[in-house]
Amino acid sequence: MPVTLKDIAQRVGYSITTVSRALAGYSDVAEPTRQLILDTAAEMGYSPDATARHLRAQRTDTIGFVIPTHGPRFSDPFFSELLAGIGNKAAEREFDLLVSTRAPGEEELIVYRRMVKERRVDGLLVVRTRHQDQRIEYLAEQGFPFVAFGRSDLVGADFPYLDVDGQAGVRQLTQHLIDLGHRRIGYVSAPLDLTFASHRIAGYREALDANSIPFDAQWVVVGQLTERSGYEMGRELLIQSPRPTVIIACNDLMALGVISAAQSLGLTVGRDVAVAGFDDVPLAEHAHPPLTTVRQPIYEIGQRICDMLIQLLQGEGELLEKPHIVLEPELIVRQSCGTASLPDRG
Amino acid sequence: MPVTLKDIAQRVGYSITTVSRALAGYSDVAEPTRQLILDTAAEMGYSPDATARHLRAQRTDTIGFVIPTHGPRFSDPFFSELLAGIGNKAAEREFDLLVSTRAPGEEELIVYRRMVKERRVDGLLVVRTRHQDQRIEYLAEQGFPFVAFGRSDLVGADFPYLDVDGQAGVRQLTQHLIDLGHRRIGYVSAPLDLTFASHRIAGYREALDANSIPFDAQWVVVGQLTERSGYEMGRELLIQSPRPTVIIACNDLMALGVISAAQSLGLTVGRDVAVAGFDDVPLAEHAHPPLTTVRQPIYEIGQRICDMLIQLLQGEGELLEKPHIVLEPELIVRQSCGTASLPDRG
DNA sequence: CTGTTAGCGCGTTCAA
DNA sequence: TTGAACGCGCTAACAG
Repeated sequence: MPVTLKDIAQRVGYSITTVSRALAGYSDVAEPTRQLILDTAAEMGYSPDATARHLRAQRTDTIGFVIPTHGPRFSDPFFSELLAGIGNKAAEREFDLLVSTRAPGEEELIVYRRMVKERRVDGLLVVRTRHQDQRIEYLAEQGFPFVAFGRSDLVGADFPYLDVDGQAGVRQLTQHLIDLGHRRIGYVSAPLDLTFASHRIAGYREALDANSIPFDAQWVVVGQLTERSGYEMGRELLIQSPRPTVIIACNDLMALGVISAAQSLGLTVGRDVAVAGFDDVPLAEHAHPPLTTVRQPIYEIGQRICDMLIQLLQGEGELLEKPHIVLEPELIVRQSCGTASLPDRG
Repeated sequence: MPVTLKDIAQRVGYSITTVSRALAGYSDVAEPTRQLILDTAAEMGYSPDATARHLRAQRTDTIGFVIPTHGPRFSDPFFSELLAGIGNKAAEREFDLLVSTRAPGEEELIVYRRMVKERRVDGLLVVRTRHQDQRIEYLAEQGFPFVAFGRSDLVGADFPYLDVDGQAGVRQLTQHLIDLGHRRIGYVSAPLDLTFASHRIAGYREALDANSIPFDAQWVVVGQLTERSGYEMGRELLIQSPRPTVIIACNDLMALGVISAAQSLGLTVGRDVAVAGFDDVPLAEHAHPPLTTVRQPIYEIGQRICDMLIQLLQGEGELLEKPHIVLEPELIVRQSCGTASLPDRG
């Protein structure tokens, strides 16, 4: 049986209140009394019951995070790293983290509603924002505290978010490839309901325009952000004739799939065809060849959105300015887009 | 403001008790009364407060899971998939999941103690068990419900676990390599305090013994389970002369690092040197070349340990037999250990 | 300095 | 069929 304030009170012969105050460090407890209580509590191994505190305080000191998973074999290093950032920051700020894993869709929304309505958490982290994002719409209309990783385009919804400027990132990357002489540039997009998909593809088009390269829908396909999907989409692009001289994938995981597809077609990546990704997950550096990509500081992002949410929560009134943070990503050039001779350049 | 039983009671003019019972579906509420209450509750958007229920029920309906992370850039697809399995099963059984991310060590133990002593969760999932595992020792001595993924060797501690027979898995894998003609077999172990490290290396030795191949400590190094570590350790093994004709890594992530090391040394994997891993994460199939590995059903394992824990919790008395489940892994042969001619075989 | 009272929201006696 | 009273464990306002 766990030991409660009552147990200590009985043992030392003071009231529950006094014990509570002594333990809380109030100054209005006689020194000897305090010592007795502290010693006894330590001896009995007392720890306050979290649930009781939560009820009393009308706070759970817990934040919620619903990880969007796709299928049972879900495994994205991006989310491992994001979770580590969130989890470590939460611990540092003495918050607990309630995690749920759901595929996007109707069921996902039920999870959000439950966490909100049952007051299971004090605030929520929303990631991988979508156009007309129902989660954000719901949270905003409920006035429930949340911070998003990614923007969204809901009318009348102004909410705190942190995002990475994917448009600039992909523009820079595409320009880099154009500078290397590429003209037939394949592009594997993310599902188009994701806001970052639009931003990134806009960066791609922007770079094409700036160099008077006509946009050709034939070079653009949509993948599901998994390596398998990257493999399939990469293959689809590469069996065309003429084939692209480079393929940009919307995330590193798909880029790895594209590399795999290229190799299965007997092409040498970095020589016969170039491949680039986005994220710079740890694996990118150790891919074969090492992957040219656009780096976003995933771990730090996790930390920051978590910190933003906790600030929001602790600002009591949410009168703080809604922060809109947009980070600039960084182009990382590696061998997968080697400058070695490429067929049909220029 | 959230709506409570009291709000509904006031509105309908019945007592809190009656409202509570109507909502809980008790049979001793007059039908018209019940209807009124149900309708009003729905209209007012009532949901019971989770915290209050927890306090009342002396249960949190929450399970805890501390993910062992290593460094900020932690990103292991293994844990993504395990987490998905755990999370989905928990949701299915209507349990919440409290996640913490900690590096192994002193701080980690504090997290466990906190969850237990403050009654933050009803039970815990322990993964990546270690020799003389302090977490298990603590939980066992506290009589706190938990299920481990992996065995451990504590005197007098009999606890429920699920494990994969890594010894058999690596034995089979090693035998397969020996059958292919390999004799100089490098081995990148996991840190030796992990129980699975011992099991797997035992399988390696067993296969050597069975084929009268002398064990040579020069072929065995210890890595940290990351791709970076695999790279470093792989390099260390490969610059020896003569070098191993194949390297077994204790997990797929390190195997990818080894492949990277081999390629950086100008070796072609599958021809100049073979590489094998363990886990069969989704990336393994799309590695270059695709990775020969030992498959453990990670997602399913997540589901099962979660289910075991919930069973334990709901069995009220824990008089159930402590289950000790050991799954047999499956050898997956791919091209990274291609049968193409290898130098110095036999 | 210390104790009494009160209440967070819920569910479960027990009595009417 | 309904309601009053109680308590889960904790903290805070208010006496004295």
